[in-house]
Amino acid sequence: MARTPRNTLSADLIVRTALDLMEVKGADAFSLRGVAAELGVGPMALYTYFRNKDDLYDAVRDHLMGLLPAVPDGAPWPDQVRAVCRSLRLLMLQHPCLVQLLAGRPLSGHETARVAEGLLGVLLAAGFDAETAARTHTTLFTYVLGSTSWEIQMAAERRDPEAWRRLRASMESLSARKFPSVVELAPELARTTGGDEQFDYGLDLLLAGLAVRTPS
Amino acid sequence: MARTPRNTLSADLIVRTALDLMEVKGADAFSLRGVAAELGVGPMALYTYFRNKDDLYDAVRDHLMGLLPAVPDGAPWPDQVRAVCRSLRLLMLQHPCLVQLLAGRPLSGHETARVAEGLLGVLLAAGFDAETAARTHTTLFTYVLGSTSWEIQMAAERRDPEAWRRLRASMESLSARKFPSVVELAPELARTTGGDEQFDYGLDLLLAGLAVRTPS
DNA sequence: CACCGTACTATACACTGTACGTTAGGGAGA
DNA sequence: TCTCCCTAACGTACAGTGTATAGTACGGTG
Repeated sequence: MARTPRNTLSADLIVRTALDLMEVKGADAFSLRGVAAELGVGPMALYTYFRNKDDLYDAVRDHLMGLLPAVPDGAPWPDQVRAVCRSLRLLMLQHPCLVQLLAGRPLSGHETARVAEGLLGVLLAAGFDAETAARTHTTLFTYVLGSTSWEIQMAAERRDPEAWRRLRASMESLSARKFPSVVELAPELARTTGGDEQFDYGLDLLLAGLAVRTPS
Repeated sequence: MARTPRNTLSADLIVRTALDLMEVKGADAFSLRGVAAELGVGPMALYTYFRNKDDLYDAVRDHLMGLLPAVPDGAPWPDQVRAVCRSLRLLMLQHPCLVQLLAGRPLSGHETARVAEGLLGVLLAAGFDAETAARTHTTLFTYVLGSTSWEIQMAAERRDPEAWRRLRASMESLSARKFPSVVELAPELARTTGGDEQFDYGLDLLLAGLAVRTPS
């Protein structure tokens, strides 16, 4: 039997291969057997490096989080907050599979702690007290997550012609009597689903609300 | 062969059975064969009423959306907005499987249009222009979705003792040198993950930001 | 050189969604 | 009342999935 020579695998190699597969097939369609085949290895070989599939998910997520840039220093804190939020959003756009990775599992891992550290540091330096900083961090994080997830998933739907046709059809079939506002605002709703402007609109609302309670 | 008598099934019965199963097992662990077995029927019987699994997911989601109460009228618009957001959040808390149902698929169906109609109607009546109303609707919706999804999933993690232990361990192991803010704010972060207060904090930020651009 | 731990393989199991072809029950028309 | 057809439900089958378990050969260490 032409056995694979030893030590050709590594956790890092597996993570990168898994990531490549997720990028083309989507994180949900990704399979352990797929990455094993890609590496020319039996499915069970992966279990030497990862406890199970979820463990591999966590590793890939942490790997992606490691790509986030550091917080720019020397800028006013609202700009810093904006930068952190935007770079997380950008990362999600570049790696759509991150949506599923972040949605299904909780935060853990050093890389994830690193992004939390950046945002919390900015908020503390701005003079917010501990509780407000923590609350604001959670709010911003969940906003970026929810907003960008939504955008990415809608974009995916738009690419699938069959699904897109059905969505349009169900929109058109809405009675203008029963749903006057939805029907009237249909074009605006379509236009405001995603995009930098939409993201910044919500982010600005949050920052404007935060400005009211700015310390000092 | 003791065949199931005809016409005992219906789309509605299947949806309710599927929902029951999702509530106890989670929407991801739910299986078509499971609901078929529950109904004393072969797996393929369901395909008479639903095209595939996703189609059933959509039906269950729309069924849940139908449980949302109407917008209370006669209140100031910020209170109305708060009410809509809170009732969506409440519905998600009561039916955690709704998180996966909303995350995986786009909005469609009449019941979903109904909730959009409610919120949009309030915003238009408040005097916002079409674009602002649409943008605000999207922002509020994605905030509620992201924030509540996060909360529910964290709560689920907390219930699983093994996962919870590992999460605590990875928190404790963080170097206070490299992650001073995270370590220092750990108790606050744990406390502000979820709960009505945290939800309202973010919602109030958004509404405060919105108040700045209130018309008239 | 012998040994042992470990990195990998092989086999197997219990599942999943669903395509395909078949069968039987109930309602409609003669 | 008999007949026919439509369709709801059936059974079988297939290509997958994650992973438990047991076995095997290689590399480094004594």
